[in-house]
Amino acid sequence: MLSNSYQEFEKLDPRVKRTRQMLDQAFLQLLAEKGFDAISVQDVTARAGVNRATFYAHFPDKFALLDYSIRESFREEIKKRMLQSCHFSMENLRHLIVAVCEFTGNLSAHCVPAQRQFEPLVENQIKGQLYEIILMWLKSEQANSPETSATAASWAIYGLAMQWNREKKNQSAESFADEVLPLVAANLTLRQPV
Amino acid sequence: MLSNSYQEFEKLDPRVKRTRQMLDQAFLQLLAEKGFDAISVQDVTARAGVNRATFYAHFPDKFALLDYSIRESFREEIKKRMLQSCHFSMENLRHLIVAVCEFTGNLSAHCVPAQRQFEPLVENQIKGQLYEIILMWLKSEQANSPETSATAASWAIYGLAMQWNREKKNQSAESFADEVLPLVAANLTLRQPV
DNA sequence: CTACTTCTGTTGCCTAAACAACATAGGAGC
DNA sequence: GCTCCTATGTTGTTTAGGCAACAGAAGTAG
Repeated sequence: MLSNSYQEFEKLDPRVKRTRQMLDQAFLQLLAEKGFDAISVQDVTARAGVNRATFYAHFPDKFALLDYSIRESFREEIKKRMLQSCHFSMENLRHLIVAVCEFTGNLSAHCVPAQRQFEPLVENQIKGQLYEIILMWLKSEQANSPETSATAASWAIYGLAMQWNREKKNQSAESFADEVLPLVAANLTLRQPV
Repeated sequence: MLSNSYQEFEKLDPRVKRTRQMLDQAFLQLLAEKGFDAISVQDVTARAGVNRATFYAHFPDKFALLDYSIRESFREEIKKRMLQSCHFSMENLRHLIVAVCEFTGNLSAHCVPAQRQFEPLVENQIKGQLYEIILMWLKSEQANSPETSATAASWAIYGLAMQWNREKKNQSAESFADEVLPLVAANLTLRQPV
């Protein structure tokens, strides 16, 4: 919520970015091969070509790496869809909804049911990321009580995406987003400041 | 001749291996895109995600990187063909001849004529690598005057590979190697010690 | 129970890489 | 001539990563 704000991510020490990326990549490989429970920290660091001690300089344990991995892959999804996530617009809000729909859709499609244990983690990471982005938008718009608006909107978006996944996969994510856009927007534009 | 002996390459600091590999890879990309003359050190380091000062900790200039790149790709070729290069056998000598034929063959096939300027560099690197390997073989066999034998053999192998490239590409590299194997072996087995 | 193994966190020391700053050298344009 | 711009090497300082060693936890075999 503090350490992973969007701007400061880019200008990180290249060595840090590289190391995390290598660990993440190795982790994903092993996840596909063995499943989470069978993975040891040693496995990951050996595969990544990184010292084991270095792992602990970045993550407290393999669960934190899992969290990180989920968060990063969702960020990638967002980055692909929003060229400029730094400001609030209906267009960007729509992109955000689509991104959540498709990301969660791909997850439930691609992943083995054994990895459904991670769903609460995914939910937390996605909602956290949504909250961060929306809060940033609202603050730069100088809205009042941006925190409560951001909370409401992030939960709403995730909930709607879940509903789409369960019931409306025949409808395209884009058209679904168009449909629910006013609903979500209502959370953000109700009270104008000044 | 000293610093790049085969054994000590593996147990290098992982950071060093990684950095050189990233520089090498970035260099090869840029080589394909722009050609050697248009490449600057800044290009390479930017592409590799490495600090420019770090480049100079590894290579005096981009020419040295070119040399390194040639040497490493030849080593890769050898590694693919010889599971155990650490001892002298007719089988390994044959593999070595085949490796030189195919490596130089691929080069002249794949590379644009603009990059023919590098041929003397390639020749030097290959002969240097051959010399190193053969010398190591002869020393562990306790041959006498191994240096002169290694010199003769490495030059002979390279010359034969060039001839194969010019005149005998219809013949397979393997059968050509079989044909010239006794010739080359004569350089190595003439004088037995003790 | 003990002995053996493997993984986990953690530490202190050393080295490689990042970074910023500098002086220098060579075009390109005017 | 001049300035502007860009690439080259080089340096001193800071920071991240490698490494070896440790104690502890958990499992397994005898």
